[in-house]
Amino acid sequence: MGDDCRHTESAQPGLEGAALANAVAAAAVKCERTRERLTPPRRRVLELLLEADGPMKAYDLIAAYGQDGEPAKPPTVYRALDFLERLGFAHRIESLNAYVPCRMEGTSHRAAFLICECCGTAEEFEPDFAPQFAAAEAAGYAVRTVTLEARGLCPACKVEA
Amino acid sequence: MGDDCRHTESAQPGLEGAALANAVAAAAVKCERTRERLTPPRRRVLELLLEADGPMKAYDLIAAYGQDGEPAKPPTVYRALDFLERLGFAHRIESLNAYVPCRMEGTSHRAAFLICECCGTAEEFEPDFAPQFAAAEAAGYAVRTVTLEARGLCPACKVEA
DNA sequence: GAGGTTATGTTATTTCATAACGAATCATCT
DNA sequence: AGATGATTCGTTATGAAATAACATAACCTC
Repeated sequence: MGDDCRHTESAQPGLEGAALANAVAAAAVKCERTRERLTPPRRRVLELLLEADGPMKAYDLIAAYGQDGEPAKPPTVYRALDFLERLGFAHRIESLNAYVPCRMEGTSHRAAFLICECCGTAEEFEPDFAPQFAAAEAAGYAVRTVTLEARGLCPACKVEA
Repeated sequence: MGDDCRHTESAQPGLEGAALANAVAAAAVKCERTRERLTPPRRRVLELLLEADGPMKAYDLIAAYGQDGEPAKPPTVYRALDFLERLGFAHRIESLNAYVPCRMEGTSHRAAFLICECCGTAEEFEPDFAPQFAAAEAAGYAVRTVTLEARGLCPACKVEA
């Protein structure tokens, strides 16, 4: 996926410069409010996710971690990802084994994605699960988290195909 | 998950004896109709999935593969799983890295699961995605497959907690 | 039965993720 | 300040999940 795609520009360019700094600063503020610590490794992994043009694999993050080219050790990145997911700053996309920064400001813990099988972008959207799970909850289930990943073609790749 | 669960009986016992044989035979019939081949390794992996009390990991299947206790080689099982998924006889649960036999007779390729974080069972249900993706398709997306996995507590474990 | 297609067996490797443990940092209380 | 407990981090090592590559065998059909 993304390999046979003729696009040169990303459908979802990463943040740079001031926009990146603002996004990181916003996360730092949120952390302060909840007494959570945005430590250097956590901040660094968040930066990498925000800079990226699409979902990042864990070992991509590991390789890109050091500004000097030195990779991180796997636990460093996985721990940071756990933290970022816990606070809602990042999401794991199960069907890609990859991670994206959260792009839905201040919403619930429910993440849903439209994943383009051509260009590899993953667009987050806000699902409405109420009708889906009314039946389940009526049957006695207690739903805690939901993973919804739809795969197909984004508008740009669909036109191209 | 499933580790801290005090249940002794499975919420979803696997098939045995005649029921198992019937299920496998039904799959064989479907294969014949579409000129697909339910070869020995494919049949064996399907049996293992049907016998199981819950989602099976790939390496559980590998270990259980030989009736004599001999494990399979990984590609044997992964290829069989690809086949079973392609024909709709099995589903992969992304958030567990595990596989279940399809329990929804003759339905679409849409699978959705309610996964109990206590006892580990995964109940398949038939979701209605139309409302979810009307907006996406209106925006130009071509949705091809959907993965929906809800995690929480099943009725039995919820009562117990 | 020749030739193309599909499936299998086998070896090795790659990719993804976590266990375990000691050292460092931070918050809090006295 | 110093003791205490909780988090976080760095590091080594290992475990778990999945695939690459290629040779062999079985199947179809002409």
